[in-house]
Formats: sequence, structure tokens, C-alpha cells
Amino acid sequence: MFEKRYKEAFERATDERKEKILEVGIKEFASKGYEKANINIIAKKAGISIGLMYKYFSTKEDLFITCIQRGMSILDDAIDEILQSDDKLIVKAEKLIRTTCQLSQRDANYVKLYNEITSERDSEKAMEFAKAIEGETSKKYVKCITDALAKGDVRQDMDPRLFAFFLDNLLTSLQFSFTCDYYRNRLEIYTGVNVAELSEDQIVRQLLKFIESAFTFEK
Amino acid sequence: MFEKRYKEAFERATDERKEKILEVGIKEFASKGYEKANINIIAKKAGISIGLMYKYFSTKEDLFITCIQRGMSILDDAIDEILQSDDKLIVKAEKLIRTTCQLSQRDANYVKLYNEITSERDSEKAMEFAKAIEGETSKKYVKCITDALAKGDVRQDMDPRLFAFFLDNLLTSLQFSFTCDYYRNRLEIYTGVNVAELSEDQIVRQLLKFIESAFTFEK
Amino acid sequence: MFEKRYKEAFERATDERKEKILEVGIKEFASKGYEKANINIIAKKAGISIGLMYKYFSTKEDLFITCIQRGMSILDDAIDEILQSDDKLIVKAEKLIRTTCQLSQRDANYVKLYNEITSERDSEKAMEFAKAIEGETSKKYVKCITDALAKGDVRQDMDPRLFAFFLDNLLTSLQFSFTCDYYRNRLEIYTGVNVAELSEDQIVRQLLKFIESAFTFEK
Amino acid sequence: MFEKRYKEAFERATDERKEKILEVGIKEFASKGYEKANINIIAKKAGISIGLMYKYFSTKEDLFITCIQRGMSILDDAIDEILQSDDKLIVKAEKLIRTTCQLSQRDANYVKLYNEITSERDSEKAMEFAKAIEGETSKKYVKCITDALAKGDVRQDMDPRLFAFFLDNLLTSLQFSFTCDYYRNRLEIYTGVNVAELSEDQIVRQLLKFIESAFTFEK
DNA sequence: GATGAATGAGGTTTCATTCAT
DNA sequence: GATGAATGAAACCTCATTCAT
Repeated sequence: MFEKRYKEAFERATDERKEKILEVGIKEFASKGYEKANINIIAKKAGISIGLMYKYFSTKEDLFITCIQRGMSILDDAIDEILQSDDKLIVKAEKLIRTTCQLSQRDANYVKLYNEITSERDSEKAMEFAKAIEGETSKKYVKCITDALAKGDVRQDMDPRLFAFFLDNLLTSLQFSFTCDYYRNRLEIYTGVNVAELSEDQIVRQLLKFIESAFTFEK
Repeated sequence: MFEKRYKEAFERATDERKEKILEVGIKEFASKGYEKANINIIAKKAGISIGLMYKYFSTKEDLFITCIQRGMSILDDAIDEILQSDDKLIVKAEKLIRTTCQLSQRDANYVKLYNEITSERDSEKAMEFAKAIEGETSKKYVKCITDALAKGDVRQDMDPRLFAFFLDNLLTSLQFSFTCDYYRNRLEIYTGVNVAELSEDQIVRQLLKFIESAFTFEK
Repeated sequence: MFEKRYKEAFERATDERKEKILEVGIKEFASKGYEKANINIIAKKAGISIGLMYKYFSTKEDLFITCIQRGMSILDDAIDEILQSDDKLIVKAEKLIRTTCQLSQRDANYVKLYNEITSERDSEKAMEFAKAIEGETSKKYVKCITDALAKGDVRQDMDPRLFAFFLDNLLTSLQFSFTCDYYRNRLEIYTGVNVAELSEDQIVRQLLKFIESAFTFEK
Repeated sequence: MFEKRYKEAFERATDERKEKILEVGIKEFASKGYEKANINIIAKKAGISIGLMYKYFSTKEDLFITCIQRGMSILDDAIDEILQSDDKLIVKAEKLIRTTCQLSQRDANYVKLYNEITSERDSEKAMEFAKAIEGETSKKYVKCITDALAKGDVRQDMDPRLFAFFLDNLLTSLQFSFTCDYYRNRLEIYTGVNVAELSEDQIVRQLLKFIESAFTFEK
């Protein structure tokens, strides 16, 4: 997805070390955001010297992007598996929703990282990020829907690319709503329920209902 | 929505100056983000000294929040007008979608500011922001849907709060997709079309279709 | 004592206003110290504009010194009255000690101001302050003791100037110990008693004993 | 006395550098006072970058307190040695006075630092300072006098804690009078003699006389 | 006489990055 | 390969003082 942003020295490091650096980096970037995260602290927490960190990554940004790569590829893998199954679209949709909920808990930091990218303001970088992160996945989403359309499983009057886009918007919003502070509070405000007591299952069922009819209804 | 975050001196400034400061501030925060925006530069661009800036706002954060207030209240006004009309839900939905598109162009910086808030990581502030920004609007969204439900205009098996939430998610995603760099690129990737050539009308019609059936279909 | 440091305009102000300005100034300088006191805030609290403040005083320092003048002259008056009485030295000493205790409560801020001056580091100003503040008083102290010496009321082997100096040191230390935070804590540490429960009378009696024998003993 | 206020990096610095930083710091704080002392200048004079200064000390205050620690511990050591000897109280008193004079010359800056603390206005910090600086020493003073009392070397009608306090007041005042500008001028005013020509020996002898009779006389 | 808006130099603190060892 | 001491630009914020009205 991204071209590599780490130096050769990083490849030569032990897996354990690579793992540790990315784990710590993801945690820091996720909890503080890019600007406020401190690369010196990341190095210390990862148990390496700042000098070595710069042997591994040329800049703070390169470390960040390498963290993103790791985080995004894990999120994508889970999604890809569902998209490439033979299930009907509606079944896939349900799986996607449920997986989204699970990932939001298990991989909360990855989701937060994704949210961070989402407000990138340098348009060059924004494009680079979007291509790297959304490129493959979007194709799969579109393909699923195109296939369903061909099979007659869904309404025929839709633009599959846009419907894929709307579907992804709903799933992404849901993901953020389970993970990122602002979005979480927003969800609480809409439901009127404290997030701790929130019935995840109720949300899943309603969203599935919403999506199902959007995709199948035809006047 | 927010309690005021400017000092009395700011109230006494000329309207022209108040306008200028907020305009410049919004532009800077929208284009660089909170962390990277520089108060000294904002002051200079607004044509006042840094000292005076601090006579108007106690901290960078206060200036930021005052900018937010301005931006959000303008966005909200447009939305509120639609939500409080007597139109049927579907008509409202169409108006909301169209207005969203327009605002995204006219008030792009406000939308970017909103996007900035959306990745707030301090959970106290996130809550404060969410309450201030989403509080009133969410109520109106929910009311619209509850009313439509009572009138039998929409499917009866929905949870109105959650459906309102999904609807807002779709609209917010759309808004970002027209304004924020990352989201814009993502939209291009999904549609395969350069944003300049993108048929806004096609998007509007498809989204309306998506929403309409989600809201009215019932097995 | 000091030459005047206020401008003519200040003389023309109403007594009430003069009073208010000095009162507020003394309070601010006493509680925050010279550097941290803010002349804009003093003006505001005194109910005048900062512009007018600068019509009254050329600089922050001039305001400060005028506050000092006011504070010191009040403290001095109380002391002078005692020193110029016809009492025997020991009686005067007792009165001085008791008055010191009273002033420390009634005029705590003046004492704090005096303490502030005491750490002046510009040697020119230190000299100016010392001359203005200690000049007259020291003469009276010395005279008292010289007189007592002449009358044979006290030991004949003393240097009256130095004994006056030691006496003043004890009284000044006591004054600070009742008023200034650091000195107050130091007193608590020595006595092992919380300042609120501290028997002022016990201190007075012991100090008088200390001084009395220092002045009258002769081998 | 104080808990350490420097970071670990400071411990790792060479002794020469540590020495230099504290020396320069003490000089600056002593000559300008806490508020007016400038960390950037201290760093420059110490031959290190401001960034490194902040690797050594978290804040200006921490640097200041570390300077205090250094200064106070040196002053204390000299005093402690005398207080813990087997000499009679009067002998100790003489040694204390003479040492006070010497320290005032050799360690003038430490004394100035002490004077600076003495006007601390934040009552929390004042307490912390007082405990750290006066805590141990005061105990030793009191113990000396209690012992002398038990041996019958001094008058029996005294409160040992208060007499210790008065003694310390006299010594502290003397110390300031030899070092701090204001107090020095005050001494000149009392004696009528220029400080350069002032007979230190005369002062010592008179003060010893003063103290001796205060402690031994009994009606 | 009186106002208070306006200035801007200057101080503290942060942190990405370098480089000698 | 690995260290971590060292740098210094740059950001936020304060406040004594000025001056037009």
C-alpha cells in the first residue's frame, strides 16, 4: 500500500524490536495525535535510543507513516476476508458491521490512527494517504456491489460506486463512534445512553436494517 | 452552545475587526490545524498586535473555540431551518443533502474546523465539544424522525434515535467528502472521477435514494 | 524621608482617590512582590484607568516607592512615639515589642512591603531605601540608648550604636515572623507550635527578658 | 533537606559542568533575584544550550531550588560543625558569630540566595522552604540550649526554643548585614561608619556581649 | 483631566534532529 | 550497530508603557 518509509536498518532489526517500536509508536500517535506525540518519548518507551530511532526512520513523519501502514493493514485484513467471501451482500454487510464493532475494541488504536489521518491538511499527503489506504479496499467494496448487482441480489437503479461509498461511510462512522472520544460522545448524545450501557447489538441490528433496505428497496 | 470564551475587550472591538480576527483565525485553524496554527501569525494577518490578541482571548484555545462557535453556528443555522420546516421527512432529507453540498463549498473552512474537532483526543474537551455542537441539532434530527414515525410516513420498525444517527453520519461524511482533503481524495477513489468533474447531482440523487429506501422500506 | 516620586497630578487628586490607589498598590505589592505585581491590575482595582495612573506616576517603580513611603511612615510613627517618650529604656523596650506585635497584625501589608525592600539588589536603590527608611529611626534608637547610658540605666560597656542595631534586628525579625510567610513558618518550626495557637504573650515576655538582661548585665 | 529537583541527566553531567551551572545559577539568582534572573543567560554563561538546561532541570524553579540546596547545605555544614562540638554555649556563640562573618564574605551569594527565599510569598512554598532549610538546624540550636540549660550553664528562666529563635534571629540579621545591599546600608547607618572601614571585630565582641548576658543573666 | 486600546520586546519552555563516540 | 548529549528555532504568553481621543 504505502511505499516503505523506514530505512534498511529497520529491516535488519529483530522482529521483537520492530514490533515494540511500532506498538509504542501507534499507541503514542493514537493517544496524542501526530503533532503532540514526541518521538524522543516513543524511543524511550520502545527501549531504544533516539539515535537508533533515526537510524531506523529519517523523520518523525516516516515513523508515523510506518505506524499507519501497520495499523491499516491489520484493519484491512479483517475487512478483506469478509469482502472476498462468497456470501451474499447482505450477509457480508452483517459481518462487516459486526467486525467493525469488534475491531473498534480490539484495535482501538489503529482506528484512532486512521481518524488522525482523516484530518490531514497537506493535500499532497492527503492524496498519498487516501490512495494507500482506501485504494485497494474501495475496489473490493465496489466489486462486491457490482457482483451483487449482476446477480440481481440488489436493486438495479443504484450507482455501485456511490453505494459502496455510502456503505463505507456508515461503517467508518460507526467505527469512530466506538473508538474516538468526540464521536463516542456524539453517539451517546444521539442515543441518550451512556456508552457503557449501550446495547451494541441493538445498533448492529438497526444499522443492518438501514443498509439492507437501502440496498434492496426499489420503487 | 458554548459559553463565551472571549474577553470583554473583544466585545468592544469594532464589528469589522471582530469579523477579521475570526475570519483569519478560522482560515488558519482550518488550513493548519489547531497545533500548527500560530497565534502570532493570526494576529499579524488580522492586523493587530499579539498583545491585543491576548486582550481579546486568554489563550490560543479560547481563540480557537471562539472560531468554532462562529463556524458551527453558521452551519447549524442552515441545517436548523430545514429541520424545523413542515416538509415531509423525505423532502427534508433532500434539502439537507443539497444544503450540505452548498455549505461544503461556501463554508469549507467551517467544515474543516468541524473536522478538526472531530479528532480531539482530550476526552473532557471532546465531551464538551460534542455537547455544544451536537446537542441541539441531534434533538432536532431525532424529533423529525419521531414525528415522521408518528405520522406513519416511515417504517415502523426503526429506532428513531439510531436512524437519526445514521442519517447524520451519512450527511457528515458527505460534507467532509466535499471539503477535507483526505475525504475528498477518498471520494475520488470510490467514484474513479476527478473531483472537479464529479457530478454533484448524481451523488445527491443516489444518496437520496439510499436514504429514502432505508427509511421507508419494511419487510 | 524619600523625595517624592509622584507627579503633580497625583497631588491634585482627591484624598479618597490617593488613598485608594496607595491602599490597592500596597496590597498588591505586598502580596505578590514588586516584580509580579501588575500595574494595570492595580489601576483597575483602584478604579482608575492605566492612563491616569501614568499621569500620577512615571513608572511602576515610582508607584512602588510612593507605596513604600506611605507604609513606612505609618510604621515609623508608631515606633517614634514610643522612642520619644520619657520612659526608661526597659519600659520602652516592652512597648516596642508589644507594638511590633500589634503592627504585625494591623499593618501586615506594610510589614510585607518592608520585607520586600529588604531584598533589593540594586545597590544604589538599596542605599536610597535604607537612608530613607532607617535614617531617622536609627538615630532615635541610638539616642534612646545613649541617653540611658548617660543616666546609668544600662550597662556601661556597650557600644550604643551596635546595641541599638541588635535591638532593631530582634524587633524586625519578630515583625517578619508575625507577618511574612517564610519567617512565620520558621517561627513555627522553632517553637514547634502552630502559629494559630502560638502564645504571643509568651514570646513577648521571653524576648523582653532576653533584651533586658542583654542591656543591663555587666560582669 | 529538599528532595532533589534536578533530572537524572544532571547527575550524569561532569562534575565540572554541574559545578559551573550551579555557580553561574547561584550568582545570577543572587544578584538579580528569582524573577529577574534569566535562564537563557544562565545557560549561556554556563556554556550550555538552553535545551540542555531543560534536560537538566524541568523548570526555572527547579534550577533555583537546586541552587538553593547547594548554597544552603554549605552554609549549614559550617554551622552544624559548631553546634555539634562539645564547647560551652558561650564558646559556641562566639564561634557562630565569627563563622557568620566569614561566611558572609566567602559565601556572600549563598547568603543572598537565602535572603531571596526569605521573601517568598507563596505560602505553600514558603512552608516547604522553611521546613527544608530551618528544620534540622533549628533542632540543633534548640538542643544546644536545652543541654546548656540542663547543665546549669545558662539562666533557668528561659524558654529554650524561643531563646534559640532569638539567637538565630541575631545571627541571621548579622549575616544579611554583611552581604545584602539593603541590610549592609542599614548597618552603616546604625554605626555611622562606611562598611569598608567597619571594625568587624568590634561588632563581634559587642554582639557576643549582648548574647552572653541575655543568656546568663537572671534576676 | 481621563480613558483604555494598542504595542512589542522579552521570557519560559518544547522537541525534532544531529553527531561525536 | 548503538548511544544520548546537545542544539536552537520557534511557540505561547505577559506587562510596562504610550498616545490618540
